[in-house]
Amino acid sequence: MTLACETCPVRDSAACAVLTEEERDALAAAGRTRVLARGEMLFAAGDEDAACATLVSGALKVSAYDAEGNERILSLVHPSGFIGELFAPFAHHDVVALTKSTLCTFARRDVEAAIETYPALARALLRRSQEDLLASRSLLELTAQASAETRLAALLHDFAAAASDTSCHLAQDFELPLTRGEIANMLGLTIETVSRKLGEIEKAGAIARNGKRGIAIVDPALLRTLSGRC
Amino acid sequence: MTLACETCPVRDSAACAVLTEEERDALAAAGRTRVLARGEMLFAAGDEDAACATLVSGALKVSAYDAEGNERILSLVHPSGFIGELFAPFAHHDVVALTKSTLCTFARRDVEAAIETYPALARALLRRSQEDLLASRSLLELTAQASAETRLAALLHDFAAAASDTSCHLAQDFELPLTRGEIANMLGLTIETVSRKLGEIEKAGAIARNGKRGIAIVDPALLRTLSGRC
DNA sequence: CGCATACTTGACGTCATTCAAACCGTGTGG
DNA sequence: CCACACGGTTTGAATGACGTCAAGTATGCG
Repeated sequence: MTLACETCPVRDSAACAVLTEEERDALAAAGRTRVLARGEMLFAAGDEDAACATLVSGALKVSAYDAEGNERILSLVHPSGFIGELFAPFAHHDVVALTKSTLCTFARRDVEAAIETYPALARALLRRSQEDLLASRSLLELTAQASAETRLAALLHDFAAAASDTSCHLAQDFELPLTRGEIANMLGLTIETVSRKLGEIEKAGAIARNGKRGIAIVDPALLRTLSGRC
Repeated sequence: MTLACETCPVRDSAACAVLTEEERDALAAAGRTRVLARGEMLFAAGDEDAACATLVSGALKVSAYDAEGNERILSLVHPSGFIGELFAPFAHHDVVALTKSTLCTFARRDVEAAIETYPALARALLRRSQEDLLASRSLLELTAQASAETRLAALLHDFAAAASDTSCHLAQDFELPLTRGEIANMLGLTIETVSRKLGEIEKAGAIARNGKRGIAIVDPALLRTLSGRC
């Protein structure tokens, strides 16, 4: 299946947005659209010819596993995000779909060729990479020495901000993209602790829960206080 | 002070190594050498015109502070490493010298111009950025749900590997580049816990301590076991 | 010598984990 | 339609690891 860039929802925000129409069409000729179901894997740690991809819709997780086989989620990927380690001989982490997702995939050699041909693409990917680095470091800050409640409140705050259209405002209510276990794996906690602290944050009056995944922000200021951010 | 690229110890490994001699000299004309003493700051979080820099010798730390003012070390920078957030309007983190360090600094606009002029430089910085991302994620793995002893053993293992010339072998003995407090800030622990666990790892026979900073690897296999890496 | 800074060590308290059991929504088969 | 099983979730009680507080020991520098 070839790519229909004209109708692509992330046409203006993905890395390829920096290309001219002709350049973009040339790149698209090398790419393929792919749809992943929830839980389906894009590639696994150790794969030698891991594809590169731009996420068009849905959500992905990037995760590693420790010696005992416990999953650790290192990053979430949202639409217009780019996936792919260009200079490593093999993939370092697993990439799995959290929900049904559509991607634009490319062979790594094609992307490597493209960044040689189109310098603007290299700069766009550099920008994305630096943003990923900031996101990774902010997760690192989160899981530092903060209490379980603080970590969870901060994560909820981030999700609310991500679910909102305007980046500085919080969404009124939204659906958690992750299971309790996945939240625990992101924050370095256990499922039970996440469940308990969610209950406490609700009892404190900062949020309300709607079913298993639904969250409504009741008191944004309180949530912000709990999250320990000024 | 202008730059003497000819005698630069990281001439072949830093990002500028991808440039031709003429290109490099042109870039060098815009740069300045700077020496930082231990504890001196390159720039602070929030600075609007934070410089960019390549580290020539010494070591830097990148750190953030939480609401209570506790430092959290997010990354260490070694010689030939590049510092600088090219696309952000201001710096997100503090950068401070851990030891006396020499750097090649550039105004951000000069680096931005250079990556437009020299596509190879953009690709080199992309590569570095992806490596930084991997390093950040590996620190994230480390501070996940592992015990204090495991985290500390893994950090010692990494330092031993970094102090060695061949990347896959461990240095016999080396000096810790960080104080106890800085180690604690990297691992999300307290000074006291670091001190205690260091004692236990020594008692277990994996390492020996020489003064405050000196570490000798006695039993690499045991250290590896303690660090929870296969 | 005296002070400052870094580190070590001990006693105690707290918070998250662990283990265990119950709960709930959903889909399956009788 | 109901019984049942199953995955995800909630809740409870007990344990234990790390943090906190506090004292004490080096090491270095003016």
